[in-house]
Amino acid sequence: MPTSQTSVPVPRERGAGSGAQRRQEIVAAAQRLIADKGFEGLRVREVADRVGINIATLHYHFPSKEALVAAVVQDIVGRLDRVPAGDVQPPPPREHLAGHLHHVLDQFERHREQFVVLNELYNRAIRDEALRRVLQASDTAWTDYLVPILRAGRDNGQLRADLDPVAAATLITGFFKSLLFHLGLTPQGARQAADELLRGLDSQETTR
Amino acid sequence: MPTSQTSVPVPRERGAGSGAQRRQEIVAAAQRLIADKGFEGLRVREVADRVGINIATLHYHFPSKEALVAAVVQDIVGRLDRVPAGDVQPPPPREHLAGHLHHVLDQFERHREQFVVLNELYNRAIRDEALRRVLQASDTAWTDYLVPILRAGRDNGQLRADLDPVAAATLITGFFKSLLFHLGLTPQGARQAADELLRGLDSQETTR
Amino acid sequence: MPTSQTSVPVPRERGAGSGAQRRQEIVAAAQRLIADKGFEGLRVREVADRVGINIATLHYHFPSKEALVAAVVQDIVGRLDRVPAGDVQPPPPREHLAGHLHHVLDQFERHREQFVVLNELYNRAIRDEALRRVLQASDTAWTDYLVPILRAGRDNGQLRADLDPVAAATLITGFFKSLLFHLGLTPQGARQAADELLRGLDSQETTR
Amino acid sequence: MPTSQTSVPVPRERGAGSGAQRRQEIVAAAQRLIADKGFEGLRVREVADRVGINIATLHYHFPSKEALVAAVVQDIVGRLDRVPAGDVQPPPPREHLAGHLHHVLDQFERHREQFVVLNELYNRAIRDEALRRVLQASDTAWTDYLVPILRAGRDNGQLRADLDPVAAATLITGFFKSLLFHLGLTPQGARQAADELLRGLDSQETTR
DNA sequence: GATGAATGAGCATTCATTCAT
DNA sequence: CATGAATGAATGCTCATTCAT
Repeated sequence: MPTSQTSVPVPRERGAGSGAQRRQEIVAAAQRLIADKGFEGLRVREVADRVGINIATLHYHFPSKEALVAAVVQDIVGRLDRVPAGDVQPPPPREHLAGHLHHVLDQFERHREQFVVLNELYNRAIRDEALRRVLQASDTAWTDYLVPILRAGRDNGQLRADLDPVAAATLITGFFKSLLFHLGLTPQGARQAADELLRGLDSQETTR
Repeated sequence: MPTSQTSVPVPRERGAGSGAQRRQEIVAAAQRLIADKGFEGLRVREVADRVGINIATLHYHFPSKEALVAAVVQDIVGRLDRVPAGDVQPPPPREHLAGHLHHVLDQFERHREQFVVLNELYNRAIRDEALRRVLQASDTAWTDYLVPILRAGRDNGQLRADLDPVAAATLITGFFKSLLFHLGLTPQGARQAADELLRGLDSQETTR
Repeated sequence: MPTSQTSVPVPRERGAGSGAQRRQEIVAAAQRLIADKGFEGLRVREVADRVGINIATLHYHFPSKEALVAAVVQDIVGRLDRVPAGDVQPPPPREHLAGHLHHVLDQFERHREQFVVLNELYNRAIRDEALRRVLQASDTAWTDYLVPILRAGRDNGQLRADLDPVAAATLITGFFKSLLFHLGLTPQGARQAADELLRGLDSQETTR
Repeated sequence: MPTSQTSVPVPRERGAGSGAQRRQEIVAAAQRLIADKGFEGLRVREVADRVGINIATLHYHFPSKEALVAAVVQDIVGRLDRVPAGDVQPPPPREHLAGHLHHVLDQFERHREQFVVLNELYNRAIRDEALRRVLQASDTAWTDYLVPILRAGRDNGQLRADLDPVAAATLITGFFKSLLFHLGLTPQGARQAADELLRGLDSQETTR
């Protein structure tokens, strides 16, 4: 799930754009457009318009729409995989988990747009073999991050003794994946659901 | 979520088609096409082809693509709302819940196609105001079905005393909504996640 | 080489066109355009304009430019193959040959446009495998028509005793194929060359 | 028709290229590309790629595609006109003619690529006024080379007494111009046709 | 001389929709 | 009810050319 937020400085002096920079601008515009209108509504012409360049210029940087979409995917997934790796002293499992849930929920509120694009990606992956592989890899990484924490929590008594770490990881990731499909869900409602999810993992004695 | 499976008998005498019947054929073909290629890949011409009629004929029955999509939505949502209403003697809350979860999971395996269409619908609803309202109503009905059961379970001691019924309902519906987004999930994995979800709702004493 | 001239009556009542008729109109317009600007200058939009229809309508009749070109090829080659088959009493070889040469030359003057298209076809065939096969078949038919006449002429003493019928057929067909490449050739010059070609085939005693 | 083969030594020190040299490289690449894909398939970008330079650089040397094509034409035609001028002691007309035919046929087999380009040129000349003038001049020079030989042959009795030198020249040049349009012609077949052409010019007594 | 980036004008093709029959 | 034929408005993409560096 989206974590870091490379706030590209975009100098954009009229007429130029250092190439890699332009590419980034285009990818960003494409992402915004996908967030606005879905993959279905993605038009290279409109991406170009939003960047303020000619379609031919866009095609100079991305030879095809497919290539542009690939770059968008790479960008999104790349951001996803930058998981909070470097915590010097990881907190105890339950707190670690709670922290992760609230962190992602926080991201969701702050960068909803990116979750919308991600949602589009997952939806597409149902039919798109290649995309499926990419996202599956990302999912695996996410699960691999969660399972050890869950297992540790179960083993140190913070979480339920009968906890199935893999199944629980599925519930957690699924919770986030479903967020946008709860059409009337408020931020507060989401938080309450996350808490309920956490309580469901707790060993009863621990929490109350 | 899809429940009943009205296997329309389709008499379909060649050349005829009672009008309403034709409409149904078209809607069914459209659903199949959406399941195959997503909303993005829905082409009225292809729907017509699959039904074996001319595009103009399709447009006679549905004046616009929008009207056809509306009919598809109505059909899907109509099927959804036919919740197991008539249970003469509802089972105890926990069993009721377990039954519901396994029933829906069963439907998912048997009629995956319909869940795919529903998924498309939810995805679309993120941007489509009108569709959002329709699905939100359906969601509300679903939640209204679950919450009393959860509350009863909590109150009779089968479920956790600190259970938040609405939050738990969100988790349950979210679990199903996320199913297709677990790209490598096996039927078994889904079942294990459902069981884990149930265990999370149980009061610890009850189950073990 | 082009022989018959189906002068399509073109009823063309505004708004309609019997389908096969429209197709023929389009093919004819495409041929005219190719004659005017070469294959290089063939634009489906312009073909549509010349017929007086929308581009989409053209694409309704011919799904792709390639399909249209194929129809043009078929049309031209079809006309080519309609060789003067039914001559009840074929004239003596030398006269037969002279008749054929003058007939084709006559066609060339009268329907230069078609020869231009044919020339484009041959030029294209140098690189286009499929087209090459089609034209090669047509050429073979032409050669198969000429060789027996040449052989008969040689055997009855009208033509040179050392005549190589196949080589001579190559010269004859080549003469016609090169017509458009003689950039300043007058009709009279062409006729004189044809006569020179015939004299070259004659046994010396016969002609003088 | 192509005769000499100035194998340009191309010193080509990397980074350098005396300007005229670069131009020549570009022209050569363009010719190869035309031979490969026809005028229709000529893309300045691809020419630049083949030379290993930027399109903008190509446009520095040739301000427009038209200018590049003009240079190609000049190059090809220039090579054409370098007719075997300096033969100290020309052979007798019939042998001279035979020598020329076999020489060109030899060139055709060895440098087919150049004939392909030339063919493209002739094809284009049908519609391109300016090109037509250039090629017509070249043709005239060729005819002016052949006619005196043919006349001398007729007058010295080697060739037919009723030979029309201009018409015969047309046949000879046309034979070469048509070579590529004989789609299945083998080198041997071409040679046999050339011999047949020569026999047609011979006075009967001379040869046999 | 050379290059990366940009552009205007086009091009084949697609698609929902319409209409006379 | 049904159809063949037609259309306007896109849509992704190409290509020769230009220009600041």
